[in-house]
Amino acid sequence: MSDQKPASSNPSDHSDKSVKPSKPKKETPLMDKLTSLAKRRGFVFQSSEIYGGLAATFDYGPMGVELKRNIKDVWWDAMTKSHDNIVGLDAAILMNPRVWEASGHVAGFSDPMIDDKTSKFRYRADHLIEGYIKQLERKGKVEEASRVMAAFVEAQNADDMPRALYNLIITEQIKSPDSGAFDWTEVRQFNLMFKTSLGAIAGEGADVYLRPETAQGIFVNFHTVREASRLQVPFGIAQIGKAFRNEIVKGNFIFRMLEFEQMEMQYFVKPNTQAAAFEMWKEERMRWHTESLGIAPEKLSFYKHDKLAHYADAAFDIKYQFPFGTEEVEGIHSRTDFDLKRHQEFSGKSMEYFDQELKEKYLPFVVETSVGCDRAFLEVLCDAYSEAEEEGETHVTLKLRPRLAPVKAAVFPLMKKEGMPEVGEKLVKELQRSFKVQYDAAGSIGKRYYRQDEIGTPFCFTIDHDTLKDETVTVRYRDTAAQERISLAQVKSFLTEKLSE
RNA sequence: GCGGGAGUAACUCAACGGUAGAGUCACAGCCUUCCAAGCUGUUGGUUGCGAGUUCGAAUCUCGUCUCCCGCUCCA
Repeated sequence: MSDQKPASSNPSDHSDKSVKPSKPKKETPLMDKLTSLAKRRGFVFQSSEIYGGLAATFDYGPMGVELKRNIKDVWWDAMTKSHDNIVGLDAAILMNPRVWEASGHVAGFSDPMIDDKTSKFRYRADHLIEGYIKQLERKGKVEEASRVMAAFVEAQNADDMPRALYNLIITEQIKSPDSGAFDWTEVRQFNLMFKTSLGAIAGEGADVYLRPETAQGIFVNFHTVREASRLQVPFGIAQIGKAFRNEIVKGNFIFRMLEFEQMEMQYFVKPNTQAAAFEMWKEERMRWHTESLGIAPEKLSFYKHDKLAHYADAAFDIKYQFPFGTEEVEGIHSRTDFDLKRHQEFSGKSMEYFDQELKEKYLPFVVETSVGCDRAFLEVLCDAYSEAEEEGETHVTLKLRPRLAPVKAAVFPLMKKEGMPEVGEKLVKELQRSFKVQYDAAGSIGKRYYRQDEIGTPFCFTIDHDTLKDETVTVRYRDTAAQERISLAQVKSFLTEKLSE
């Protein structure tokens, strides 16, 4: 199993992960290869590359959209088809700004940062002070600690919060945990929400935000969806959509992007039943990664959050062992009734649910499952990538589950003569009604197989001399290169069968 | 934002003060045919951008933009 340690393994260490852990860090050629393949074969491109690109922003190419769509379909089916009490939603990206006040994002989604000019390490100013207070407590300086704590609370509520935090750090002479230096920059505010303005006239519009998570679109629609779908607790609302975060630190290809897609499901349950629902979803979601995405189980692990977000009473991540480290792809969070309660408070509208059986009203509790679609994409790509050395050449194969493969099958005429192309084209026409297939007659047959291997096409059908005589074709399996003969008439049912596995 | 590294063809790289090249890929044709064979041809680069030095800059200097890695924390 993974021996990766949680990022902050030492709770008494207030510097958190600001202290460089001695993790085995070196250049990951695998990521370079993946990035290169992704570009070459049309999975993922750097956004607006001809202008030099834009950090942490990517476009999905012809193969990429197919793969991503398949991942989304698999998720959507697992949620809305396999559960008759889960329904879908597609909420707008822009919402009334009050939503984000209620959700806590306006207040809590901006971080005051400060840099140690000596060590070049960056800290969250509030974490720095909290750590200092804990340190005082450990030393038994209780009075001192509570005095600083009072000043800290005051600073956090100050109009110019960054300035107040800075002043506190300076007056208390808080030193850098890593270098011990007292050499700070100003405290600067990093707002993680993208802001835009409503109204076409410059300067006159109201500020609105690009949503930093899709969840709120679900919460504000709690009643409308429930009533329209005649659902009773427990039930869930599933949604796939874009979210935006002004990340300070971006990177690792499509792992952390400014604009990303979430696949979220919020499951509403009776209060005090959330623990059982949480366990159920935790298991089900892990199974989705191994069974629906076909990810190697040994590369996946749970990570339990000890430090919980303001809204949660339990939280687990599903992590995948990426080439650059074991990182989160999905979060399963027990969000309590925080969100509904807040929306009730801020909107003045009741968010309560009337339980017909119990004859009582309550605010449902929520268990959230939230997968990063792009992260799932990367997870699938990393897991599928394999290469073999063949006479000095590297033969790359994406061993994707057939259900996920962008192209399901390719059809080749063995030669461009004797009517083989015509037979092949006819087969393609027929298959295209049900499957994404490609026809390829260019280059040697081996070259064509390899081209398909690189994009993960699970099956190739070849028209050869025998086809012209007995109406059979060869089917070649991607992962083994094994071949068998089936009749032309069977090709479609062969694919149907293989794709349902 | 701070520190470090890097920008030459779609990809991988060369040219290191004297007219920007190679391989791969792609496309067309010939030939061959079941695992990247061969031959011929074609497309494709104002060397990230802008200044400066110089008779002459991909190359030296400065500025600028962007990307990558690390630092905050997340999906």
